[in-house]
Amino acid sequence: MAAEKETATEQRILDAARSVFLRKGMMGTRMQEVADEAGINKALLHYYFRDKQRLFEEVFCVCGKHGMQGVWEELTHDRPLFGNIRAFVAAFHTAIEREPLFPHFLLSELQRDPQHLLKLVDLGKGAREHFFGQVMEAQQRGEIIPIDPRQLMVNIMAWCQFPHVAAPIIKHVGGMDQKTFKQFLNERSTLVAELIIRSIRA
Amino acid sequence: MAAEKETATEQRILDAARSVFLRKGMMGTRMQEVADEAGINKALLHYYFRDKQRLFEEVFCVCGKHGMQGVWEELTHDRPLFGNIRAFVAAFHTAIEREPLFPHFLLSELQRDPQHLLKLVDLGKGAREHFFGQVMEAQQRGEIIPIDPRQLMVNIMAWCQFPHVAAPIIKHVGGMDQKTFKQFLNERSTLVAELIIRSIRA
DNA sequence: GTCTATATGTAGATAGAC
DNA sequence: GTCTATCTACATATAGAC
Repeated sequence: MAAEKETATEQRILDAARSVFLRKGMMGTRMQEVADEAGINKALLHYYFRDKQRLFEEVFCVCGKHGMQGVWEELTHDRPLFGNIRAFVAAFHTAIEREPLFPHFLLSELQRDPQHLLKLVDLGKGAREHFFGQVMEAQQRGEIIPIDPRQLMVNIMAWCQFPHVAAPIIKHVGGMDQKTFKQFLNERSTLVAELIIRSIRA
Repeated sequence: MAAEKETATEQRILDAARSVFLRKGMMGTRMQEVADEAGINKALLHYYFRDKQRLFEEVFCVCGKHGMQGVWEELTHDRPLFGNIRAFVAAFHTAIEREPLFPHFLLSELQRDPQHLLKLVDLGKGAREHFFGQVMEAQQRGEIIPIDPRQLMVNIMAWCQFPHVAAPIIKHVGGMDQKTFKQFLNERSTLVAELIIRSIRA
């Protein structure tokens, strides 16, 4: 059926576009390369998505929502603070496993066009506010040291994201192949939460 | 004198190129924009630096060496481990103050052409090995918990670099203007070292 | 050394056949 | 819906005058 084929092609384009955009960024991506990877030609790209910008935004929105959905949520549960931190870090790790290049991509595009990114970031607003509240409470109960909740948030995000952003450097410096590096990241998924907690526990 | 004028122009080009390359990356940079910012025209760019690639590499090498020089060194001193960590974090903070966009730039270009970057990274090889040795010793003396030194190194780098890479997000989420953000970073310059130490102290 | 003008290549986008 | 061929715009790079 025509409808099925249409959808199939559109999907192939989106997959190819995601792959190339994530690796090369908006400016580095050539429509020809997307077409090649999708197994079609350039004209068809413009038939489905009017121009490069729209294709980019399509990929970006889908990818962004898909990426962090369910991760921020982990911070909003009615669990003790430390439990929420552990769950968040674990969920982050799982989410990034599905799309390892996304952190790098997101930060690369951040300089070029901050607007889109910041909209995406707002999705986690409620979760962060809940988290900040929990941190303040834990502080007042004397469970953790006095600390600006924003600093703590940055610390958590940094440890979760940075290893993926700097992956090639880490592999090079540590002399790791892909398999060893994956293991290194797996170790981190529990290590990070425990060290974060050690760093703030009163 | 001709020699002086020549040098001045070359310097103006390099300054302009650094500014644009750091903000837009290799692919996003237009030679026209570099020329405009240097107050000359495109042809002169090619007169001084044969092509875009060479101009880029010139900027990149100078900027890279200038950027991290003296920072890695802090890890090699004959101080206790914790002292080295504190000094390293502080030096890192100072270095990045001089070139705030460099972390973002470096990580953006990492995907496009890993080769140049990895050469730059090797400059810190000796320092890292010394640091790894110190970590092992501290572990054997029971001063710190058992931890893969590479994980610790990644943790330190992550906390130092990530805030600059994600600066626009942090400002947006935290509702900070430039001044407030700078203050936020200043707080980190001591906070980071102390929390790193807390996270591993036995 | 610095400029204007131009050549060359390539990327994004469209027209039109099938 | 998919293709080939083409247009247009622009970026890098060069030629040549001053």
